[in-house]
Amino acid sequence: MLPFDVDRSSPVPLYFQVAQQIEAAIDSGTLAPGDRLENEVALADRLGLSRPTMRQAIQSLVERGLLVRRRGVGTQVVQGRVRRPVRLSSLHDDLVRSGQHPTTTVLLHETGPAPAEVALTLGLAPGTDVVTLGRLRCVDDGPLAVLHNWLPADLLPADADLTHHGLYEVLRAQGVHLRVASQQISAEGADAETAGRLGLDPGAPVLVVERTCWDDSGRAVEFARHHYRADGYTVEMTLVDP
Amino acid sequence: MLPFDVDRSSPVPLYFQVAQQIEAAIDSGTLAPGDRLENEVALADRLGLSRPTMRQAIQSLVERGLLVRRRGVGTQVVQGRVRRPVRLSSLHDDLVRSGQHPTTTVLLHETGPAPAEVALTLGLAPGTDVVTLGRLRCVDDGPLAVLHNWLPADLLPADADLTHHGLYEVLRAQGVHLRVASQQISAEGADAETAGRLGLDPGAPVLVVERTCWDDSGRAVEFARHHYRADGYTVEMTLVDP
DNA sequence: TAGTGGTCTAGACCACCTC
DNA sequence: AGGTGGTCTAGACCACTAA
Repeated sequence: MLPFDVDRSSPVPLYFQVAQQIEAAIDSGTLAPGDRLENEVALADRLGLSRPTMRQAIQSLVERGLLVRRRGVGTQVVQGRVRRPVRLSSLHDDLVRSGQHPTTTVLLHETGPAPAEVALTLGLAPGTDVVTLGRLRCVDDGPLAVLHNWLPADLLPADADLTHHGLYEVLRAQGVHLRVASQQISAEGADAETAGRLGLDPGAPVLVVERTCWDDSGRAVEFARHHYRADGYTVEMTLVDP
Repeated sequence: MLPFDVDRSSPVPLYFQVAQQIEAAIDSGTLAPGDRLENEVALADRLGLSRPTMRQAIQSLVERGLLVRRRGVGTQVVQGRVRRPVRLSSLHDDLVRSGQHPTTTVLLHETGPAPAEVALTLGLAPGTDVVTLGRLRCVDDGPLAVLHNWLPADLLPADADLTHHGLYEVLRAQGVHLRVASQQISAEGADAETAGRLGLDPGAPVLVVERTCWDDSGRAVEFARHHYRADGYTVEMTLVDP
């Protein structure tokens, strides 16, 4: 009988409060892998919530792969540690969050007509002006990634300080709310220039991430092509079957 | 005013019927990128549904990145084509679905005590028996991937025909319902053996996918390490910010 | 048969955005 | 001020699982 409770005077939604408490119980081991949760109705009753609200709390954890549900059986904690992250976050923020100290060198920052591929991806008329950005991202150990980005020209202020701030941070400050990203991950042998930047031999394996982002109005905000040192970066993700 | 309607005698959930019709309208261009959807209440009224049911339909498309919602504003179709896939599916099924003809050579199929790393990942006691599987997956063009899998020994029948059926297909036939997968994607230079299998030079870039799967009871079903030819395979995913 | 999650209803109030 | 999505309620019936 876990000591869940909710604070109805809080601005935090009730379903979210409950989801956080269940997640905390899983993290702390109070709910062990394989454990069954109380059923939805009983939990709702005990917390003084309606069943739909209780369901929403559980559903949010199911969608993140922490819990599994079976009709007629119940809800259980997934065995083993699910890799949590891969949110729609920036590399810069991810590095800071993991305790590193990323530094950035701006290699290229210019405005001009969009290349055909970029215009197509961003849904812009051919020849529309875009900002082309090239950056080298380093961590304590040395170079980690070469980052290329293309954005509609009106989104990025000309005097943006990309040396000390991540791109997404700058965009947030502009009132851009990223909402959806579609990305494609592949491997390549580094070309001479990329290899030089990353301190690798030409042909050395690099991880390539191509990403297109849209904001909360559905507008394309960015196309990115990033080349990562293979020994310094992995992409993690969790899939849940509907 | 789109001609949506629902069939209340169908076993397909109402929210799913509606979601399918909205998605079809987006695919066909009837709902163009940037278009606003009717508001939730009006749509629910028009279709004779309650608002929560209508919301569930829209929500499912928002979570897949096809629609974006803003409070006080409305719901819009995302500009540009979101990459749809990355479900919890097998490589074999994905290849068949994309019109290719995968063939499989079983390199290794043996049972023995789990290596420490595998036992840890699957949450098994050290020394528990697991099936170790090595396969070479080819398509019309030639070799595509070297697949290594480790499964609890009781999950895979000894006489499973892995030459003509995908692993997940065999598991489904055993009554195993995969539900959650956690995977990590990286790049490597191919070692001599992998390079030989894939028809590459040693050190050539390969995409590495490590995946752990759980079924609908939360039990760990599989740990996989796959090496893909870099020129033949990419991983696609869509991220949506909550 | 008893218990579980899956779906659905008909309302309600609120926060936020645009005008 | 009016319209939008975000949250929440108190029920209901059904499909599926397990004993």
